[in-house]
Amino acid sequence: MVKKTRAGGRKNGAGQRTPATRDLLLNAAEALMCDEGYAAVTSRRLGEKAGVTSPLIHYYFASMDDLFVALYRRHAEQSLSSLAQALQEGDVFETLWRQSRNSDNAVFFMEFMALGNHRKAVRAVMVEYAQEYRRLQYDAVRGYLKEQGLQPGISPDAAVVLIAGTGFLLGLESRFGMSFGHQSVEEAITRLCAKDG
Amino acid sequence: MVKKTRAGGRKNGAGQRTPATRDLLLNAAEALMCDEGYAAVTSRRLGEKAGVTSPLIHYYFASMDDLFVALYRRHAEQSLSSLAQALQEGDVFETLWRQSRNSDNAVFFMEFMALGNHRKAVRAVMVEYAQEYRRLQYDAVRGYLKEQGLQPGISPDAAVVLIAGTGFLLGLESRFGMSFGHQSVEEAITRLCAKDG
DNA sequence: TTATTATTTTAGCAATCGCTAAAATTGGAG
DNA sequence: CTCCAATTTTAGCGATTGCTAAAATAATAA
Repeated sequence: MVKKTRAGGRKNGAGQRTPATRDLLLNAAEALMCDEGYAAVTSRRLGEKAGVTSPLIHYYFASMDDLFVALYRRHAEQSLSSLAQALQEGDVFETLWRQSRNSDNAVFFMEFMALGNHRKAVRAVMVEYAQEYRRLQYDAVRGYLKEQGLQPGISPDAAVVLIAGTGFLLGLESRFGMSFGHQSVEEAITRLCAKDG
Repeated sequence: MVKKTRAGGRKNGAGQRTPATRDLLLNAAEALMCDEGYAAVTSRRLGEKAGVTSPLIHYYFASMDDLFVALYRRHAEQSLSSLAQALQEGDVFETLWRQSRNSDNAVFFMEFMALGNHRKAVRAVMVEYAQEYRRLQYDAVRGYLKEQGLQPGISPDAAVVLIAGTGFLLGLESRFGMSFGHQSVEEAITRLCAKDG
């Protein structure tokens, strides 16, 4: 079902799999997870969505937990590099705020939070990347403030958490069709960022 | 397995169930959900935890969705009345902030968010109570500001969302053993509230 | 070509799921 | 006590789950 051109001639032996199908499976898993929740990501439904039979999932991932960990890892790597690039190109606070209230990110993150709440391996990879992500945000804010010679009333690490938390909630609520205070907090954050940095 | 004294003599007929077992089931469901995630709340595991056989769950709740809705409703009613009382007794901002970053509430809420993301009935009851909850918070803040004659730089509805979002994230992260920026944001919020209100 | 290896599918096991029917139990009403 | 209704359990159906063994397929090396 999946056509692929071999990467290149090489010695036979164990390991070394073609990445195409693996990525296809992760794509299907991500879509399924965001659309219907992590409980819908079963080997059979996943295979169905990817146009593949279910045992193939276990050929690429030792267990469903391994698949979830791999999925989070891939998403986190993408988020990290995409944030790093956006921070270099655009306004720091505006970038952080936009990325924080991204509704798709919020849903993905929440599903994994719920998953990580009772699966140790998932929780571990989440903590690992969360720290890296926060570090990136923090360094960007601190560098920006120093560069501009600003001394805002709120510390850089507090600002990062405040923006992340507020944006996260906004992203989730908007997915549920809730909008109370969203316009106001939008203006407040924008004003705060413009004033402080 | 459950001893109960009948509420009072009344005519025979349909409906009208004794609340004791029902509450027992909801208690077990809440504990199971927070400890192991919503996917662990199955009729068999729930019965096991409550010391009851699984078909009894379906005697009290037509479906598992109905059980989740009932659980959320009960929790929301309790939260509403507990917040209303706390707002009358203590400092408004301090109360909102303390209740927002409650880790147990955050986990409960997150599990339901994940659940509501793909179950219509659950999402509906969540939206219903979220609006009521926000309304209570908003009225308290607005009343407090008017009473004190204060005119803070942030609008009341924005302040409510900001506190709720930041507290929510802090509650979740602390559950995962993450603490980056928590101390700073704690100080920042406290200072903001003290200055603004 | 043939042989070898990587990839994918077919078939299926043991466990669990939501839910139902029907029987057993309990306890108050008369 | 008897009767009746509310509650709880036993037994089980059909569906789905994670995962495995083994066979089939496809692609490359020699």
